[in-house]
Amino acid sequence: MPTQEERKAETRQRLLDAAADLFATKGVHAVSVDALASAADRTSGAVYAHFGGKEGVLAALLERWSGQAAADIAAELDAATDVDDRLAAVWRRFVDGGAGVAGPSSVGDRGDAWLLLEHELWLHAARTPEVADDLADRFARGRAGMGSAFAAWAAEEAGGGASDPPVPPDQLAVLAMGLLFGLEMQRRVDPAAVPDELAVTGLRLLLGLPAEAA
Amino acid sequence: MPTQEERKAETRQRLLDAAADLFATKGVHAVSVDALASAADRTSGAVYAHFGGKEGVLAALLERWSGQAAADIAAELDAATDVDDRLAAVWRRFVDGGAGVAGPSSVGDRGDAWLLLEHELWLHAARTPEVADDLADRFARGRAGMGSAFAAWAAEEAGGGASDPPVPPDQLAVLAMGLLFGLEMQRRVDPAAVPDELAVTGLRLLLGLPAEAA
DNA sequence: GCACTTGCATAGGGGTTCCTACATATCTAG
DNA sequence: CTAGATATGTAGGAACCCCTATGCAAGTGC
Repeated sequence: MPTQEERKAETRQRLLDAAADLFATKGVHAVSVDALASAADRTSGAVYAHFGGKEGVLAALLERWSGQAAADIAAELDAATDVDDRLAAVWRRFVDGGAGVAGPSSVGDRGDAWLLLEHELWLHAARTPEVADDLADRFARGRAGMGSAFAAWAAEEAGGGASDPPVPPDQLAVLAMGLLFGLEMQRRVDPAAVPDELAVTGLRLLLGLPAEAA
Repeated sequence: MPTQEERKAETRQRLLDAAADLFATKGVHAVSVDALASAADRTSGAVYAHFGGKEGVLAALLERWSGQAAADIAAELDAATDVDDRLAAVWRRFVDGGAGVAGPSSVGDRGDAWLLLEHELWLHAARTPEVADDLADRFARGRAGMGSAFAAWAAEEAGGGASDPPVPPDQLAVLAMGLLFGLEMQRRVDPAAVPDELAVTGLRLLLGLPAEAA
C-alpha cells in the first residue's frame, strides 16, 4: 500500500523516463501525449495532471538533467590519470552518451540518444527565449565543471614543467565544449570522418599541447 | 504570357523560399503543408504536385543548398588577407548566416535562420539513414572547401617561415567545422559566453598558432 | 482553331492530436 | 468506518493535418 505521495512520485518518474526515451529516439514532435502516457503505463490524464502538457514534460526533463551532465563530465575528468586518457574519456562520454539519461530503472538500449534530445532542446531553446535561459544555465554548468577540472590539472602539471594553457580555463571550457558538440555532429552522420584520435588531437591543440603525445 | 516551364519554375522557387523561411523560423514540424503553400501564394495541391509532400520539400531544400555553403566559405577564406581576418570572416559567416539562403529574391530579414535549419536537418538525418548520407555529403563538401583553403594558405605561408599546421588540412577542416558548429550552439543561447575573439582564438589554436596574434 | 497536355486550385475523407469534463479508484483523517 | 481529498482513468469534442480525387484554366502541337 504505497502512500499517495509515493504513487505520485512513481508516475512522475515513469512519465519522465518514457519521455526521455521516446523524445530522444523519435523526436519530440513525433511523440503524442497519448503515446507518451501509454509508454509509461499511464494515460493522458496523468500527463496533464502532472505537467499540463507536452511542453511541461519537456521543461521537467530539462530540469531533471541540469547539472547531472556537468557532474558526470567533471567526474570523468578526475577519474583517468593520463592527459590523453582524460581527453579520450571526455570524448567517449559525448559519443556514448551520459549515464542515467533514461533514468535509473529503465536504461534505454541506446544510451547515445541523449545527444539527440540535447539538440532537440537546443533547437527549441533557440526559438523560445525563456527556454534559452534555462539551456544557457545548463551549458554554463557544464563549462564550469570542465573549467575547474582544467584549472585543477593545469596547476597539477605546472609542477611537472608542462606549459601553461594558452587561454584561461573558463574560456578553454567554451572551446572544448564547442569542439565536442561539433565533432559529434559530424560523427553522427559520418563516423569515419571523425576518428577518436582526431577528437583527442583537437582537444590537445586547444590545450596548447602538441598534436601528438610525446 | 509566361511559358509553362516558367510558371512551374516560379512556383517551385516560391515554395522553396517559403519553406526555407518557415522551416527555419518555426521548425519543420510546426509548419503544415497548407501553411507552407499559402505562404508561397499557392495551395497544397502545388506542393504535392512538385515535391510529393513535406519530406520532398525538405530534400529539395537540402539539394538546393548543397555545395553553396561550401563555395561560400571557400570564397570567404580567399577574400581576406590577414590570417585573423580570414578566421574572423569564417566565424562571422557562421554567426550571420550564409548568403542566398532564403533565395535570391526574397531574402529573409533574419539571415541567421539557416543554422537552425541546418540543425533541424541534422536531427532529421541522425534518425533517418538515407538522409544521413545526403548530409554527410554536405558536410564533406564543406570540409573540402575549408581543407583546400587551409592547404593553400599553409603553402603560401610556408615561404614566410610560419610553422606547419599541426595536422593535415582535411583533418584540420573537421576540427574547424566542429569548433564552429559547437561555438555557435553556445552563442545562440548565451551570446556573452562566446565573444568573437574567443572563436578566432580557438581557430588559431587548431592551426597551431599562438593564442594571440603577435 | 481544336484537341491535348500540364500546372495548379478546390473540396473533402480519414486519421490523429490536444485538451477538458467527468468518473473511478485509492489514500487519508478523524 | 466514514467522509473527504487526491491521483489517475475514461470518453469525447473540436481542431488540425495529410493526402487524394477531381475540376479548371492556361499553355502547346498540329
